[in-house]
Amino acid sequence: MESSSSEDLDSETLFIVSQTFKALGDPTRIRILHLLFKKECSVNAIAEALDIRQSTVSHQLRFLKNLRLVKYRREGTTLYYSPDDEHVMLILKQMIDHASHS
Amino acid sequence: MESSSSEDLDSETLFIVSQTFKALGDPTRIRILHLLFKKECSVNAIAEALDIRQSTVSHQLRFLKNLRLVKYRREGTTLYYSPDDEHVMLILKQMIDHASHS
DNA sequence: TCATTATATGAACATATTATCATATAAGCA
DNA sequence: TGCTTATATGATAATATGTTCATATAATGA
Repeated sequence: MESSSSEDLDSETLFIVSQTFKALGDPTRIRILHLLFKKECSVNAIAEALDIRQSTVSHQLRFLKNLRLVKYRREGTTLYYSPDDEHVMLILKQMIDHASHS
Repeated sequence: MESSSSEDLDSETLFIVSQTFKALGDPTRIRILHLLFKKECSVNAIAEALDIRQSTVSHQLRFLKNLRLVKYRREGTTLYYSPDDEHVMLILKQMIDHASHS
């Protein structure tokens, strides 16, 4: 059974891990994901809730989408975004709890 | 009981979380931490094991030290570094396992 | 003290990242 | 078709980041 601590990291795993953590390493993206914990949101709803520009939200959602951390469904012209990686979301929750306890 | 998913993020927590994930969002730092999983290492040992410059290792260790992710003990002129945040190390392991399964 | 070994530091450079503005695209409806 | 709303995209500028070189510091032992 492979274990994360007993073997060398192959370069592909290293790349995915660093990219994913990088995605979580920005306050704006964390706020977006944290908002999506509660409910799916449209792009404009996110922008309004977090008081950031629509284009900023759209750019960051594309970033998160590329890493398959979020997905969306369309309803007319509106796109509703939601989390798409339960495990990474769980990791984010853990870190938030860890940090808020320190 | 506070929960990471049901309340707003205060700015201090947001800062800590993003900084910590940023620390994990670099391949070199991940490799260093992954090496330290197995055993404490001197700066030079890390540099040799990973084939990177001593000064690079030292800079990254300072980064990790500032976030209290690593600590060290001195033995003569040699500093042995080791992990200093079990929870964050656990999160790193989870992500590595998650990524290597995908 | 002087030389040696191990580590840390500062400056510089190249590259990456982030937010913003302006504009484009896409869907729905009159 | 033309208008409106929602979202995406491209270019740009400011800032942040990561590595390297050169050098400084710190501990040890002859």
